[in-house]
Amino acid sequence: MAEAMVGLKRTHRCTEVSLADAGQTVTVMGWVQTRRNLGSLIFVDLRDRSGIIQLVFDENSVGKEGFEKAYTLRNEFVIAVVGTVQKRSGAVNENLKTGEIEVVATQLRILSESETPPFPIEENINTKEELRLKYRCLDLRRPDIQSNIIMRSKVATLTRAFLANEGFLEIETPMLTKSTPEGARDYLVPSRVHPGKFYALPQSPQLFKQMLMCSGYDRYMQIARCFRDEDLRADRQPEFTQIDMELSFVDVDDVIDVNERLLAYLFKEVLGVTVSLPIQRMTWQEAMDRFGSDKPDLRFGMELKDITELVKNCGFGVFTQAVENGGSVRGINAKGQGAMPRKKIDALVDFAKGYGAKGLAYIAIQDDGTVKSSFSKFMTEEEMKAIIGALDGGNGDLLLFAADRNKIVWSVLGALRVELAEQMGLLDKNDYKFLWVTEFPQFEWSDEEERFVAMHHPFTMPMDEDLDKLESDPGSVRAKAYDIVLNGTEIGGGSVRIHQADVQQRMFKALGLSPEVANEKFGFLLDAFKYGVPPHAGLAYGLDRLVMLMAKRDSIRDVIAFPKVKDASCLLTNAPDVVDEKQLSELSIDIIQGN
RNA sequence: GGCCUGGUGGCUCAGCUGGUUAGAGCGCCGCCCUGUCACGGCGGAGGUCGUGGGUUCGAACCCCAUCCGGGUCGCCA
Repeated sequence: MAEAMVGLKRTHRCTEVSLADAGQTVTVMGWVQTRRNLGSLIFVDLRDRSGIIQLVFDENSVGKEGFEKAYTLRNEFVIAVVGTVQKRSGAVNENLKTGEIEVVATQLRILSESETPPFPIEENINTKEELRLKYRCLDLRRPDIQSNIIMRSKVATLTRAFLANEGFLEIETPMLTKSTPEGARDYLVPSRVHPGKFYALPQSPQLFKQMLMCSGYDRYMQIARCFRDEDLRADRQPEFTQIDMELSFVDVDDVIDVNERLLAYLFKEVLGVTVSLPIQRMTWQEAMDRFGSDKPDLRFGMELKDITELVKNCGFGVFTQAVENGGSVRGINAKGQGAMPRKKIDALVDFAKGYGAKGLAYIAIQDDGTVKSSFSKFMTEEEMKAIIGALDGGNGDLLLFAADRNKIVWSVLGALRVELAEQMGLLDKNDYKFLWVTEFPQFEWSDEEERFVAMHHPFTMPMDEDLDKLESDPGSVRAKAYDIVLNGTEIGGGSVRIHQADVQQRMFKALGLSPEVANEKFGFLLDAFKYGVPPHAGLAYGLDRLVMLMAKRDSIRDVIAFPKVKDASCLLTNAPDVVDEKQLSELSIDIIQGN
């Protein structure tokens, strides 16, 4: 039966008790991790968020009634124990922080009983995520998840402290706001007072933080929840958290400076890892050419090599056609993979097809120097030699080539490079390689919409030297936009914003937004810009991704207390769910019954 | 929306080419045990094989549909 804790007060968390307390009376409370019942002696491991301490129940100390009660203890019972700290008379447990001591119970109260949990409450379990999320309350008790959630709290606290010290103000922006065109799908919230009208949940505080700069707050920060109604991934949730900031009277270097000091501070304080500054920078063009990705993983090499010039006149139609269509032929060298069996190479070809490749050409150099290749019969010996030379191919190497439009070649080889690194065990989670990627293209051509769309967002400032190409050659305009990349994951991004009305008008025009539409959607910002707007720039981190990498996890669900599953539903609460007619009619919503 | 992958006692899994009563480890329950910490010993319970339909003398296994997870492409300014 559950008992009250009246009259008892916890004196220590489990691992706050130490040898220095030997002989003292302490009161500890927590969950029963395990019990080891030896008959007339019972050991219990007591767990709280700090860790585990061993309790000893002996009839001589705890009394007959207390001992009988101890007999009934089961996993996950919540108990309170008053007892005496003593140095263990048995062996020391070196796996526990409190392994030298134990608490000899003199009083036991069962504060709450527990059914047997559906999966073990311990580290590194194999239990399916489906079950863990359904019983998230229990999953969150597990020490590895607890340490992630605690780390996340620490990162948030340290970020606030650091930025406050740098003169940032923490200011909240609305959750109920206006739907914006461009970008991700919005989550909509129907208005009761305005039938047929909707709020949108923010995809980011973007426009509001720019307004705050207009209002003179100078440096703003917020740990902000954001919402995007798009399909999920291991590193994407429909609601996620940004460390968001905006600064006035700054340019690219100022934003980078404060942010790399913030990152260095966080990694030092949380992980004890030294980030040497300045962090390496690379233009978007260089990142694509060398790594086939705008978020290159620099923990390993395997860089792309352009062999277009070598093969543009060769006898292999796949290569020459790609070149004729304005594309390129590039390759990577998977060192030491030359003996890869045909089956595995075929799997790589299938992998490449998933990224739009029509195929994948290869040269497998055996250990004895003989060559197996999918296209050598079309090439002269000299051409083969030149290609192998260009990729620095040696005995035992596997060379893989993609030929297509640049965009596809980059995407295929960029993905292949990471896949091979994974297979080759080159990705060490303890190795942190940061990179700033700068000078992103201002626009990206959308085949679907048949127009240029903003690669970052429509308020991003073009680079000064590209400003006059906004109308004549939009495809070549570079933006004052930057991403911060860690181990192949984009953990943040930002830009210098446009603060001149005329440039903003030209930008909307280039994006095919009429003045009317622009005014309707962003009028409040454009109006604000009429009354004196400072040059400003900002950046936002994905807090979930940052903590995921710091915690060495593969999924952000492991660093979010209550995440959603792949179809954006919540297995714990069963959201989203139907609502009753009354709610709907108040909101003037008619549900069309489907099925 | 596409592709790949999984669903078998509470948990993790095995289950061959379709063939007796679907197995194992852990957990759980009971009894015994005073120095355990992966406690130990003895005994025991527990399974509509995700769901529905079909093929077959016979289905965990083959076919169709469907539900629930995971990865990924598209998508994510």
